[in-house]
Amino acid sequence: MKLDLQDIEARFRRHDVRLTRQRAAIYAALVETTSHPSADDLYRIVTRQQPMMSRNTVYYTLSVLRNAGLVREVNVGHDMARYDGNVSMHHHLICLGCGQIMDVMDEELNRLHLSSGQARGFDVLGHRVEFHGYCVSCQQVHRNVSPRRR
Amino acid sequence: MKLDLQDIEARFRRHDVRLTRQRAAIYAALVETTSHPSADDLYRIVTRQQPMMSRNTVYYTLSVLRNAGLVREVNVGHDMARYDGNVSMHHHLICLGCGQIMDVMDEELNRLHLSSGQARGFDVLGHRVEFHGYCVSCQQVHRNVSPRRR
DNA sequence: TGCTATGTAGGAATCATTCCTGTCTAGCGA
DNA sequence: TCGCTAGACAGGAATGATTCCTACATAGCA
Repeated sequence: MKLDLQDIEARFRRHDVRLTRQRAAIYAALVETTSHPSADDLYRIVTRQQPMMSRNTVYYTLSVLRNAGLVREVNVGHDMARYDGNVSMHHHLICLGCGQIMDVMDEELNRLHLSSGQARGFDVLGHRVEFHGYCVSCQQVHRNVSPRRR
Repeated sequence: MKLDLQDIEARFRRHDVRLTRQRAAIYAALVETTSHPSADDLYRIVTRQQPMMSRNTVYYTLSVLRNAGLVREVNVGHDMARYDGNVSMHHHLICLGCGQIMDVMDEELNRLHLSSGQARGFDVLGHRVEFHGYCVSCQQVHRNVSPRRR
């Protein structure tokens, strides 16, 4: 999704996040892609326009945006953290071959819940579903190539 | 679940894993607990009986057992990896306060699947469901105490 | 029992992430 | 519009879980 600066400013204001050039660039890059980039991917994208930006700023900004609820962290195995600019409830479909992550929007999955017996008194706030498999282009080779570690 | 050496030997043989003192101890510790310990937790448990065991051996053994399908890795956010000796299909309920992980066995959750439209040609091999919330003892304090990072 | 492929221990290396510190700036109030 | 100050940024150092390297030890077959 393409965002202009007005949109970003409005969202930041709504979530009480101070607007800076760096933050706007990082957030815009994240919302404009569906590829669930890592902090380092974002660093590489954003330094194309702002070569002075520090890798620390990317990490710090991502933690600010995450705490503000503007961004979500996605973890696949123990690979580096990846980020998602889509914070509406959704789930993920992950390729064990190339690591790509696709969004899954499905009302039924959103409605899953635990029986009270299973919940053991937990106050359950949310859930996530991950599907694992091989994408079309990895299917031909996945018997020959070992999956990514973890 | 309590395992004796015979059981372990049989399982290792079935999965083509060479039996050593170190491996038996690590695997036994993992199967006997329901707490989903980290590599370091296991190192601490196992060195009580075998003080010479190296942390590397724990990591290497866990990777051998994981590849053999005797052990499963559980990742919660970006905390250190945790391990599960229960490899039957099940899901997890995770406390955002103290980090404890409870097993959830539920046939309905096991049967989830994607519509072919959502699957985008993926060859889907499995899925995982994670529920997040606060356990009974963390519920009293969870408005005062900030959740563990991520 | 001896041989050899494989496992183990210990130490060094890796690398994503976090911490520290001095400088800079967004955005409020005057 | 200007000055102030809390909060943000950059750069470098530190951290810490995990992996790599290598020499020695051992499981388990012949």
